Amino acid sequence: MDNHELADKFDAIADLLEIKGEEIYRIRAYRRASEGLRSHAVDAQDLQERGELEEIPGVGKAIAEKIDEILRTGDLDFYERLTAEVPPTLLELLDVENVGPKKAARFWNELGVVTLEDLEEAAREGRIREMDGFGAKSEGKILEAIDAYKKHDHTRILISEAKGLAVEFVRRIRALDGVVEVEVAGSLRRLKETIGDLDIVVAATNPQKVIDSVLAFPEIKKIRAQGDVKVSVLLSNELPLQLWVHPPDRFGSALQYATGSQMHNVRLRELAQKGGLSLSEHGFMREDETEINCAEEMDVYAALGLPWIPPQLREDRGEITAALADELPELVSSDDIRGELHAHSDWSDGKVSIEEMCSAALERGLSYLAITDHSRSLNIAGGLSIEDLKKQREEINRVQRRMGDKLKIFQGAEVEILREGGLDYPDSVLAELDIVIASLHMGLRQPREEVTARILGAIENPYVDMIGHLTGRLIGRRDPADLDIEPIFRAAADRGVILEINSNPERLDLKDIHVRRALELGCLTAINTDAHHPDHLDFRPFGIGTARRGWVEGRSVVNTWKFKEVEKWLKRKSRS
DNA sequence: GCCGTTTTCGGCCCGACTGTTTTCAGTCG
Repeated sequence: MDNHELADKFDAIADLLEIKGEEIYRIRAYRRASEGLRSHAVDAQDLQERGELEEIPGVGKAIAEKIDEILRTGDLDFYERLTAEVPPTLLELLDVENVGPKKAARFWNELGVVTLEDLEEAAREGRIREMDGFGAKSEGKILEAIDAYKKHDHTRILISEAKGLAVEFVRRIRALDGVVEVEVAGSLRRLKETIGDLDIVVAATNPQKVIDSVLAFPEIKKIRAQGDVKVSVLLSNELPLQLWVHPPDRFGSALQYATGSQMHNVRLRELAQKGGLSLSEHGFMREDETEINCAEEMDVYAALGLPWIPPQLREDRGEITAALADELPELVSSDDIRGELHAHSDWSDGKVSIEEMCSAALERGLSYLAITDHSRSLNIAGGLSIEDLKKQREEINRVQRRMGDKLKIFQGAEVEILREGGLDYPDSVLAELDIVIASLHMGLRQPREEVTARILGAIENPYVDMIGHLTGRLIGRRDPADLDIEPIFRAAADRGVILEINSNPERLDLKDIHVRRALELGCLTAINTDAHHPDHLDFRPFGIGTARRGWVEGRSVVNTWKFKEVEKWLKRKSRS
């Protein structure tokens, strides 16, 4: 059972306890433990073996014992007893909009509702409107919400798609009368790998007018809630959009609030409390009821004695403690990137010639580019034979002469890690290449031991410089390979093998928490685009975002180095 | 149930919005 499955279990426990009417702080403790598990890159299994389960933030003695029991026996007695009291099917009801634990408990106790179907039936039969505090309107809303829940699949969208939508909204809102500032907030601003809703914050002199104008946008399908400072709608593509409109002197507070994360904000409010302040989306309230308004987001942090915290760090993963100690990382940024170390040409499955890729790299201000086409076994991608590689070297030499010193080209390959282990070219061929990326595309579903051993074997090969998109996941489409991450990172650190942070928004592989763990263990990374087309070079901001979420500073990213340094590093390596 | 530059016990974030209410509970982020 992995950390995510454990987290799901504790979330279920929290929900069941809440339906049961348990004390709220105990419930929150389970939720925090769940968050801690999701944010922790080291498997609970590993921590259990070392007796270090309480290292996970939010996990104390009692929850550590529960994790231990689940890992040892596969079951949890506490959970079994809990579900004997509260039917676990009630958890389905919580997925219905505006149905929470209190209502679920009442439907259960007063109407005998246990499943979603029961609830729908009760609503259709008009039994909900009979309950105290309910009416025909709330009954209708429940039916509508059940219908909506059944109809669409609630999958989060890719960050690239969300960004496109948000940019367009921001452009149109900015053009509205009285609008002073517009910013994207929420998980998109934090550059999370997937996005569940769009959050946009507006500073305007006439908030109500702005809200009215936005509500008239044609792609708004449904208004979910509408007030003086906030509106929540559903777009025609089923994505929720939330809009906050505040006067300019409160814009900083509103932006900070809407950016989140939820847990980061909770921590900030706790900190404010200790300083005798109360923090909300409007600003700070002092104990004497006077206010501190924040026009800039930085003012919010400053009032708490903190430096501004970059949005990508705001996940309650230790950033506030680091800020208090003035130990925030100097995060890598797009400006730091000097080259691309993973790109394809039409020699394999890339869409354009080597020369066109080079021109595109140059246009984007890069000073070096590695052409790393697929190796011979990847037939579907037109992998190169050993003979092809030699011809490609000649072509690269020709293009290099034309490019002069403006752009330096490495000849590399993205070499298959074969199903049975080993690499797709013999060492004698690998030795001739400037850079070797080893990647998995086949046999991703092998058992953990086998697939982990293949990666470890690649890392041990003296000619391998980098592991590409380690887990092979495609977000929302293909699960990551079942890898034992910890020994892989230790071996990569030991052998000086670079771990790629793949910027393709479908991959983002390594993911944020793995990036952070890799760094802790002393690994080098490279933020690559894996471009198969010139346009793909523009994926990089997503990889940068993932790196920043992994607390990456510039120096540990190899493609922030100058060409000479990278060249020297790669040569040193292939002789080791 | 967790946790500690005021605490090993006593705290634990905050407000907008809705539907049902004559003052508020529940949900959401």
